[in-house]
Amino acid sequence: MQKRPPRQPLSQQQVTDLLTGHDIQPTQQRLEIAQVLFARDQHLSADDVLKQVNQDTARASKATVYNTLGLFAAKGLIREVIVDPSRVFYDPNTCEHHHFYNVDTGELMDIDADRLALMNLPAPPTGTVADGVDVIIRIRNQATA
Amino acid sequence: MQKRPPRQPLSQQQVTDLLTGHDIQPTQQRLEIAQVLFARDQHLSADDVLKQVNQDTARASKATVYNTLGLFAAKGLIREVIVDPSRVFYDPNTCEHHHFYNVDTGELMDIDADRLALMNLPAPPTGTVADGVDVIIRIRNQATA
DNA sequence: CCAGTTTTTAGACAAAGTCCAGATCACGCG
DNA sequence: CGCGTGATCTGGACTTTGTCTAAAAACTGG
Ligand SMILES: [Mn+2]
Ligand SMILES: [Mn+2]
Ligand SMILES: [Zn+2]
Ligand SMILES: [Zn+2]
Repeated sequence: MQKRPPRQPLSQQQVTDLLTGHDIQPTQQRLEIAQVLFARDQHLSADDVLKQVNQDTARASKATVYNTLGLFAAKGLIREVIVDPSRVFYDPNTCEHHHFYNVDTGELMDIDADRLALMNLPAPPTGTVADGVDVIIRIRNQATA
Repeated sequence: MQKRPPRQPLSQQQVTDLLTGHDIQPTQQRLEIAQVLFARDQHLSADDVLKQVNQDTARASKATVYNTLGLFAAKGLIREVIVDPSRVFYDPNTCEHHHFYNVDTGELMDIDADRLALMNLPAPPTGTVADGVDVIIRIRNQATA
């Protein structure tokens, strides 16, 4: 529910702290990948990250990118967004928030949590505990009459 | 918001009417597939449908199953549920409703729309129109302390 | 420096889904 | 009926996303 400042590129030190603060060993590849993810508020696929990490000299393999994104998500540093059947998006914004998903363009936009209230959240079935709530508002481009 | 009766296996005639009522030519394969989908309230993957359709004599190819599920969804006869990055689920229940998704088991359960209120739905960005709202409550199995 | 552990990597592999071109089917008409 | 035509179906090749493996490389702490 807390407000989050607009994202801005992070210094090497800031990224390192981000990782260590989440119990993640800051290796060269992980720093590169985090740098890309946290450069700005955005929703990137694994392949997007792979391409961006490897477009200049520094490199990380496909396996490392997938492993790292999974690790970051498991450690709560980033969030997986499952909205498109063909690929997972990774979201540097872990504050509670929701999404518009444009099914025509594939564009994904944040909705601040305080702009949308959920009432009467039903309790999880016995034997299970809630892990998170995703609200996705699917939108399409207005038909040009 | 309307109540929906518990699902029960449909007669050949009922399935045919269901398809024609949605502007879908009732072919042998489409009837088979609809029969499987509407047999009861459930969430099936394309592969589930393929297996069920082909377990007894009657057959439909993989291409036909995928095409047909896509067609049914496009015509509003069934609903796609995107919740698991590895496969799409198809839902015969097109009444407005939401889902529990057990990330441990992969189980998907309905939540009646009137059990959960959404307030202040934000308006879609200009140039776009809302297409639907998905609410997914991710749950996991309670840790056995 | 060494030994042990963690991380990275190339490339093989798997699974879901799409595409294609030819075969089949459905249906209206003479 | 028997045709012609468009819609549908099909096997199988293909693509894309993601996983796995076993070996190389990099770190770590002593
Ligand atoms: Mn990807
Ligand atoms: Mn499937
Ligand atoms: Zn987001
Ligand atoms: Zn459902």
